[in-house]
Amino acid sequence: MTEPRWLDQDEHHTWRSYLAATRLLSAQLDRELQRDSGIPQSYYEILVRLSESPDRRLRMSDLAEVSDSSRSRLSHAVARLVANGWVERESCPTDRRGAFAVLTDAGFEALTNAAPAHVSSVRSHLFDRLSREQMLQLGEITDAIVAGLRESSVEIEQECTSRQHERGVLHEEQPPSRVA
Amino acid sequence: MTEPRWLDQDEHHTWRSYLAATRLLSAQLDRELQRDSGIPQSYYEILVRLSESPDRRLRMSDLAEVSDSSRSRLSHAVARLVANGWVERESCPTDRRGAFAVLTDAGFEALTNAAPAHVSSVRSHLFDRLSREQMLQLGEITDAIVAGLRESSVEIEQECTSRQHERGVLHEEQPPSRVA
DNA sequence: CCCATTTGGGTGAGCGCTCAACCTTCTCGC
DNA sequence: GCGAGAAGGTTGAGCGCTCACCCAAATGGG
Repeated sequence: MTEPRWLDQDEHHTWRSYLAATRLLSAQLDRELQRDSGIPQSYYEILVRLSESPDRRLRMSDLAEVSDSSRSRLSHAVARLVANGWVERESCPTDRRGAFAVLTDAGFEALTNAAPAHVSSVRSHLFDRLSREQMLQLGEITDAIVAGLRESSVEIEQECTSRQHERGVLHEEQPPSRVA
Repeated sequence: MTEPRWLDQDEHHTWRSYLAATRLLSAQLDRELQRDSGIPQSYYEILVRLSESPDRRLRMSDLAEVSDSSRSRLSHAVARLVANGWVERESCPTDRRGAFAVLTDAGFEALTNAAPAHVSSVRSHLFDRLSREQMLQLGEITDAIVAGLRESSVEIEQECTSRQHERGVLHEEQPPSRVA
């Protein structure tokens, strides 16, 4: 690889600022979530995704996919959630290799309790800092980034019919009680 | 805490997209950096910051600050970099509590070798996906986020005179050979 | 049918981060 | 100058992630 195009001054500024913003924001939200609810952000998204699914249950691989997680990471994470009493494993009758993760009532309650403070954190550290227009611009920018990255990893994707995500699920920042 | 303002539909979309984009991008850059150069991203920034500093040296606490890192994290990280031969510790003559981290020639070379591929990664996964205008918008957005977050943690900051950062250092995405 | 391959999922080692404690050296009011 | 507190830095425990590997069940071509 010979000399690539280096970043110009504006690109450099944006890049450094992006790095700082993403790290500081993630760290701050994580701290507040941990402080207010004792839930690490890594657990939080898994709980959210389960809460949005029919019967609060999802196959392990589907859960891994919607949460942009490796199977391994998910497996470890679910093990911890099970130990916490927030999730249960259930075996799949039609495919004996398969496993479901199921959100328990305790897990749902933990999520319900955690959500308001978390939304406030997101609002105060992110959206309150941006104009409406910037918020919309940010969405378009991150959409473009995501599209590019998913494209690169669509080498192996082969439309497995068991996948049923991308079906307009409700989301994390609405009260879980409306999600069940 | 009673019901906060939940996110509206656009905010929700932006937030989910932001989460996906930042995680996927970070993971992808990390993988490529690791694959091409064997350097974890966490080491990379420390090496960059040192390479930009006069005499390639920085007090531990200054280094922690410019890299948005806790002292503890930095201490562990520098220990690993020292074990790798990329950094050396030096004690401070004027303050016997103090320590410098100094980039070695081997560290500088590792950085020089890693930089081109890393810049290409950043370009292909981020800037190539955005229009010039979006790139500039992103910079303004992340600036606003950073400003908000730093503000919250400026409780304790008391203009320590030893701090001399924010002085327009050169940066990571220029060839390190111009940085020394 | 049967065996090779693929797929769903779990495991363990190793690394890096956080958090809380800790030691040492400075600083500063008195 | 001295004692209390602050500042610089390190350490260790514990957790979560990645990576490579493993096993069992399903699939599919011959």
